[in-house]
Amino acid sequence: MPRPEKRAAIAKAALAVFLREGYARASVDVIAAEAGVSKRTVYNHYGDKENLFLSVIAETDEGMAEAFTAMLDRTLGEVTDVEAALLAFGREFATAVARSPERSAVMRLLIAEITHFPALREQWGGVGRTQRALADRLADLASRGLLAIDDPVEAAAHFGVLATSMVNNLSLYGAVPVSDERVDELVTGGVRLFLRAHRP
Amino acid sequence: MPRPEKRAAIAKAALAVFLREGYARASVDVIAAEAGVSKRTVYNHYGDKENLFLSVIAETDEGMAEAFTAMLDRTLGEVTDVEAALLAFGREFATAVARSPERSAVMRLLIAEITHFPALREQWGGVGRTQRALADRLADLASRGLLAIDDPVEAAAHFGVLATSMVNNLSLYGAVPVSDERVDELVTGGVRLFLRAHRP
DNA sequence: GGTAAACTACACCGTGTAGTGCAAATCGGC
DNA sequence: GCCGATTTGCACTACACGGTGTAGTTTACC
Repeated sequence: MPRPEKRAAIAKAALAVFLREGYARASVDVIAAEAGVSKRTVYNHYGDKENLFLSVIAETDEGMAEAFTAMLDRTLGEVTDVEAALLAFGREFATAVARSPERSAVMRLLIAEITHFPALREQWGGVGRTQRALADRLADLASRGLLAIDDPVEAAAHFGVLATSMVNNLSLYGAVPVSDERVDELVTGGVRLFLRAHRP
Repeated sequence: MPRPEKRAAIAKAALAVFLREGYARASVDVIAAEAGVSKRTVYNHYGDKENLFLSVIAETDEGMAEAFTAMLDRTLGEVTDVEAALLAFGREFATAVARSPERSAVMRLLIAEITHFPALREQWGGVGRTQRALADRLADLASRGLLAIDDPVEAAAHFGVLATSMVNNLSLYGAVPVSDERVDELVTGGVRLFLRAHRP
């Protein structure tokens, strides 16, 4: 029966180190030190480095998906002004992506390591669910006559891309600094394009 | 005076190994072996691993930028049917991104390593130039009344994102296989959205 | 065919790292 | 306060890798 608080400390430190260094550069000794735990304990809890990595990433992805749907409810729960609501959502979405060092670092790590760890593909598939949640919201807005949408799933993909991808491209997923104003411009421009194409 | 053919062989092998393994996992011994060259020769030509990496990436980026502008001229050189031309360009653009293993692997590598090598930022900045080339083309189409565009630079960013980012998101920059049909659907849908928003 | 420069083969050093083993210290629950 | 499980500290193995030194071989060029 391992001690859960130790396990949590290890997970937290491991995530930080993996995000900072990448898988190959991250050393288990450093993780153990940063967790305030002996290296032996790390191995007792997680077996080996690969399993530690995959476990930590899986937990993080889950948390991010939950945070996303929560944000979706918050900003698109009750909509009267479509433009304002979608702009608010887009801004928060992009900010979560561009301004949360953890979130963008997870994306970078996923992109970097997915060819080395096929198991990561399943994690990534989970993003599809979040996009379907957005699609449902958009379909709802369409059925109320606030938007003109044929295919809600496609529209959700378009919206996601217009709200976040320009920022991600510019900042390479948060690795290159981009000013708040620039982020806001890019998001606003993208959402406006979406609205222009889907006005009823 | 080093032998240029050796240098080229090293560069080619190094690129292949870095793209396949990432920087940290790539070993100079393997690169030398794959180049059919002694390890000592690698060091005589490139000094150290970091310099080898940065040199090879720089050359590759340059080649990719050239290929992009060439493709731009080919598909958007003389346009009569805007929709057909933009669809053709979008398809070729996305195919180059999604179907060329090298191109997408370079993107993945860039994203993975940019936090470790600040020098890579300059390479990435070069992409801005390609976007401006596209902006010029779009501005031309707008001045001929074929498109309604206020800000050509912004429009170019939107187009690029709509044509490629959905494919990149789905495939994580080529790491996860996506069918040709799916790629075509995603690109077509994105370009159609662009056209709907910018019809004169 | 000779000469200088480039290349090869190989041994070698230092270092960093994944993972293990084990006795002693520590801690939670009774 | 006792007992069993967990954790610790540390030593240790095995190995891979970046980088160097060198003596000898190949190559380009005159």
